[in-house]
Amino acid sequence: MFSVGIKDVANLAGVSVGTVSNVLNHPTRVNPATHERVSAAIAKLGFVRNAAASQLRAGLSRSVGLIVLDSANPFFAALARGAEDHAATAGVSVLVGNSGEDSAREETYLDLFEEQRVRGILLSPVGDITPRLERLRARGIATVLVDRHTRNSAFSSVAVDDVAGGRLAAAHLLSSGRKRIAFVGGPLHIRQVADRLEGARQALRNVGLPDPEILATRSMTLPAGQEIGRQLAARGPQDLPDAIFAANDMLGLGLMQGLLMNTGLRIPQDIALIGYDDIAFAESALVPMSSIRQHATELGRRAMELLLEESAAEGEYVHRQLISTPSLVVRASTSS
Amino acid sequence: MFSVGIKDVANLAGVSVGTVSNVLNHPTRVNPATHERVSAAIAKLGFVRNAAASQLRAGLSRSVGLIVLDSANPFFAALARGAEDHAATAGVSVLVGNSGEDSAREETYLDLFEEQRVRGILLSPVGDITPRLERLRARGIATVLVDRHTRNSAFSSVAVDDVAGGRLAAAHLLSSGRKRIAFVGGPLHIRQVADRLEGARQALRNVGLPDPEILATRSMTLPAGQEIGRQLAARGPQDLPDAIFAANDMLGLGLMQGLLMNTGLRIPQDIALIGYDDIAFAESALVPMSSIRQHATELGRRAMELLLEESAAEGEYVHRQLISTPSLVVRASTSS
DNA sequence: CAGCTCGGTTGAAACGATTCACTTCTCGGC
DNA sequence: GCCGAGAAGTGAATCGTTTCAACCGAGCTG
Repeated sequence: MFSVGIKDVANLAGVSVGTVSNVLNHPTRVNPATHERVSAAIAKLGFVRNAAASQLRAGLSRSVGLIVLDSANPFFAALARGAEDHAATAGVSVLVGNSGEDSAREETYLDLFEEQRVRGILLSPVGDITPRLERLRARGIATVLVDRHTRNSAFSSVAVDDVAGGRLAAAHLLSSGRKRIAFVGGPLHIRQVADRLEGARQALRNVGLPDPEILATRSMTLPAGQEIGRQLAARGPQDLPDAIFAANDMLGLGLMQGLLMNTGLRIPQDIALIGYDDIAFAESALVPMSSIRQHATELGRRAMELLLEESAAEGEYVHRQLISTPSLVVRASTSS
Repeated sequence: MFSVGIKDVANLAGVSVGTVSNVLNHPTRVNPATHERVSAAIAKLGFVRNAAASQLRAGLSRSVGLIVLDSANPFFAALARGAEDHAATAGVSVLVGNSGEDSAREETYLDLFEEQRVRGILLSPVGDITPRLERLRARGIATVLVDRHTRNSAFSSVAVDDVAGGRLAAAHLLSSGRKRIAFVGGPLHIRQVADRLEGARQALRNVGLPDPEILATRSMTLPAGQEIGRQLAARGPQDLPDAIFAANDMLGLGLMQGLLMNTGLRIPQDIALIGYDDIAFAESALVPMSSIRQHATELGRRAMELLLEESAAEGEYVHRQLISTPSLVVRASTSS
């Protein structure tokens, strides 16, 4: 296992180690002809820079950490892609950790990243770990929070405006002439759910309508939606809302199944339905389902921008809280 | 940005740097009382070991790389979890890269991992990159392949036996009395599809039945399944197969929608249906769908075991090809 | 032509942990 | 009281890069 080092390259190319290092890190400083010779030597020997030595001397690494709550969740998958894309343009690589909502795993990844002296960390936190983040900052590691409303302006953050999303969904239903709107989702103390409901309330209030009927669920899953769907279908037609806003697409898809199976109901003629998240399944449902799309990729890109900006800044840095507004995707389930 | 180093710890604790290093790496070699004193100093100063320096001197890093084809795919998400779990027990951390089936990204991650001098790489390759892997091995970086039938025994690999899975699915349909079985999937040249079909053929041949009817699709998506489902529903009852084996769950779910919507057909009474992959949606479909489950988490664990074993081995190592047999999950869509 | 500038290049001194040959101490055996 | 063995601790050398002050020659200026 002989390792070829910068020294071997220098010998073969007939230059000093300093020059080889310059070829690697400051290509403009070296004469094109020399550059050529050194590159040839590198290729010939199959030299690969030792990141450990490089980081040790340079002090900072060429990577940033990203810890997501659930890597299987399409929202975070898209966010990660956006973050990686932007990092790539800056020549920075991303180490992805999946906390799985487990604060012990989160802690482990933070330790790892701290040892690696990453430039910064993009984090969707499990609990409140402000103290830990303060410590990291003291060490020169910046942190940007994802998907939290941090009133605390001591950190930069990016988040999705769920109230605006809720408004958008309800306003769309109203604009297509619906009047009796029901909200399905839960548990209601989850911030996302509460915010989406609040948005819907605002939209109704704006046109002088009372609060929507609320059908609370224990979880945001397909079966929970099916259950509510069956209950609704069992009601008499006159007791039925003319539109439903589901707090996420899984619920929405379950509702659709429950509403359509073995009933004469039609979507959207008898009842309109809109979901939230715009997951891939929404488009290919029995009746393609309208939804609210969060721009996760874009969000990830912006978050990485903030992170790199902060980590590059000298001294005081003014933190920023970015709020992204989701957008409406109209499909057959609401277009009469 | 003052960095506290091992030296500062040594000063505070009144010992030499060597002893601090021993506390960190060979705790048994040091007297418990000293250990105590050093630990206290570490805690007081908030010392965090510099991974770069550590790796530089020690020569090997405490991490391995993992490159998956698609991190959003639940199969790979589960695989990654299994791999991480096992790595954690060995005190090794996993750097996850997502190639997204793009060989340029794959290449980038391989470069990164090579620079980092990782212990080994777990890889689900995009194309055939044996030469590159040979080079890595020459550098002392072991590689274990995922989800490929490498006849080439020069590398260890783990894979799922799709032929066995196909056999399992078809045999299950036969055992519940079905005789006219159709296979839905495509394109047929994809290895997974071809293998699953081959397995079904074998099961039929075993009981003296002819090959199944094949309904080829352009892709393995929900819409493709819906399309085939509608076509089937349009046939006369006497032309209908009495069971369908879908090459994956997405197709299966699409089929279910197409078969049930606005037709009098019932599942499983008129037609049984089994999918493949056992994704979360299979369980909560209109009719809970039987499927074939691949033990991805277990597979990831085993793959990591192989990788760590090989990277720890001195000199010659005998590579192993692990084949994991999937298992049958019976739900309402096939149990009459 | 002396004095400057400037692009290109040099080589030795870091960076911070690990290692290992060596010292020091302690204790038991004879 | 001497010797040897083993446990505990020491500290200088080392890993492979990057950095930076110094150097070199060529071209320009007054």
